Amino acid sequence: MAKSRVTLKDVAVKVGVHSSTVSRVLNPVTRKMVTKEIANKVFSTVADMGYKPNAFAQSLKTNRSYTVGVMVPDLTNPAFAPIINGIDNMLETHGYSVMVASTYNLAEKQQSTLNKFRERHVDGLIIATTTRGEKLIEDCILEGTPFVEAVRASGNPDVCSVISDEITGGIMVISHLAQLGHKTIAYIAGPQFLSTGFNRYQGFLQGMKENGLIIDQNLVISCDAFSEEEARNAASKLLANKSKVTAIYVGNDIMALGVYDELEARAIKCGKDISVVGFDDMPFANKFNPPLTTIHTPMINVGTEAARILLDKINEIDIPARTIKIKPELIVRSSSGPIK
Amino acid sequence: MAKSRVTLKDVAVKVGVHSSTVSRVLNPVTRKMVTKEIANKVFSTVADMGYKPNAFAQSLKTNRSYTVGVMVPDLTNPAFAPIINGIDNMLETHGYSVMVASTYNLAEKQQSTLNKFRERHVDGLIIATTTRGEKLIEDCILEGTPFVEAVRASGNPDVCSVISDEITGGIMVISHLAQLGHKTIAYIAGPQFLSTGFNRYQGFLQGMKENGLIIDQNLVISCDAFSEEEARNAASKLLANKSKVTAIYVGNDIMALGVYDELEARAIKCGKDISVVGFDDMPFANKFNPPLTTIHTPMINVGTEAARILLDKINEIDIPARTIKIKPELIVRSSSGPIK
DNA sequence: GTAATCCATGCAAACGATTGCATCGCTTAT
DNA sequence: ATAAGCGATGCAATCGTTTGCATGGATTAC
Repeated sequence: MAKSRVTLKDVAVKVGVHSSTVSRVLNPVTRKMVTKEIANKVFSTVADMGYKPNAFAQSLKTNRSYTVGVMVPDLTNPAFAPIINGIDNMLETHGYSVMVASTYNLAEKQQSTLNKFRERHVDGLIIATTTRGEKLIEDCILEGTPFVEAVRASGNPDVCSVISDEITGGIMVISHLAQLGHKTIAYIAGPQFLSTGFNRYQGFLQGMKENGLIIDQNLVISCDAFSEEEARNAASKLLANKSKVTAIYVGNDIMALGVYDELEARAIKCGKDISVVGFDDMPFANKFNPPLTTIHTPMINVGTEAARILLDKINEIDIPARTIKIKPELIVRSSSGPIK
Repeated sequence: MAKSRVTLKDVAVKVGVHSSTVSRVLNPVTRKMVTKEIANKVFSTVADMGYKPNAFAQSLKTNRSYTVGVMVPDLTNPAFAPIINGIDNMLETHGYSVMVASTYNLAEKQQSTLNKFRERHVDGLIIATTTRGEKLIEDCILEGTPFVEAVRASGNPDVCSVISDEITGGIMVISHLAQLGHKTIAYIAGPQFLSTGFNRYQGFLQGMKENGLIIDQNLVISCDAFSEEEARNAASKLLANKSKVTAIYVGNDIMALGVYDELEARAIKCGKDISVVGFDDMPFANKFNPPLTTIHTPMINVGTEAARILLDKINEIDIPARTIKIKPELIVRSSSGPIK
């Protein structure tokens, strides 16, 4: 507010040319149309007067906002913040600004932020909130705004997505446990309507198969949320029926904490009596008691990759729909150990 | 892209009125100027045609972007995410969108995002990156865009800020420790050029005074960053000189983790041999080994309060500059215990 | 020396909304 | 019955850019 803004015309008058000329100087692609001398004069007076283009006017005319919208379930979830950083870093070097919104897994909120983004004419969307088979994605396709999915994929074959290679991650986990001598391995799964929950479960299955271990369906429990509470209940059920479980692979780190609680309540030593492995390597997983063995995916890369693809789509570089899987890494800590 | 957008004129033609009439119907404050009948017809055709106002055109004309910029040091820092959520929740109900940027404590990045925000004509700013006496704040004042500081305050008497009541927090901590019988209490301070570092230190001083304890300056160490590493070094120095420290109050939780490391290296039992208290109650502080006694400030409230004040400023409701201090709470866990 | 060519610049029409002012048809008061 | 007043709507300028087209001066070609 306040300060009366300097306009294109203002600098044009000062330089003694027409505003269109100034515009041409300022736009890199039309710059060569105008004489070096004039261009230089324009540049210096622009600097002098502190001219800043009016983004609204530009956008109105060009129909480009240089803004992208990002939808995440919850900014507060430590898994999502690094993605935003990745997206932001990538996009800002290309002149884009990022609008973020948490949707708290609420369909309604999701729809309303989508509308908000539309009204603001975002040039593209990064969606980290999709459920498997999400219908909202169809809308987005119809709508025509470029978008890419991150972290969670709908499974729709026509869209691009960037996710962790959760299957490979699972294989790494089971191989690690197998190597430690574990055979009776339980799995506490995250929600199956999320690709993260589903794919990690597939990873478990495949890992077991590859290691020649048999899957006891009584030792597989599925939860409706990636929460401590649900996981603790699952662990409780698991341990109640006197099975000889020696290792538990859990849908994510937060859930692993729920398992920790249950183990502690039962005076079972985690990492010695029973091994626990999570997924995500959330911040300070190394500080837990005991430090948690888990799968680390560089989430910032998920963000940058998603942003890179989005940029291509915005610039209409034709990209075959594909899902990029970021390679994860097994981080061994003391929550997993050799079988007793 | 794609879909040719429906414009005001389009619906005007359909309804059989002038576009200005449609505009008036859609704007709540001018709504009453037009007949109920027409208004209703407008509403229904707007719905039919799926008209969405063009935010650029509106902003260009009204010089209001309904956008605010938020600057944080790092989104990834668990202390800052909840603030964004608070800000977002508050502002979105008022029709605002939020642009977030991490500045990574880089002056240059700070300046550039400020410029970006200016170019995009944000209606207001929330700044969570200020250092004490920050000069950037002067610029912001001159510039004239409404803004408020959050979490960290510059100390400039002319600006509004919303921060944790860190002094009270410190008093709570020392009183707690005193009650447990501790007398020889060390303090490992965060950076003094940040209000958080400074005020927490003041809280320590005042807490000691109020509890009639004497401050040994040898037991006060100041760090240049809120990092595990710095804190660990400080703890090392502290414990080297055979002092009879029984409790350590630390600048924040992350630093407390650094202290944990040093204690473990020296086989000192945290919570029994020496009590440790942090500040922030970061997520999963209850899962650390041992669970950390700390000060909890509802950061989401910091965000909502800052947003509320900003809204007032944007709407030119005249607010005396003031700093709001959000009341914190002492969370006692097992990292603090009675003196041996 | 004239015509054809070309480069640099100016002109003016958009983009899609908002809003002060003019207009026009009624009601109401005298 | 006429003037004044008012409520509802249309008109047109405006916000600050971008960009296709027109223009005009200089260069080149013949």
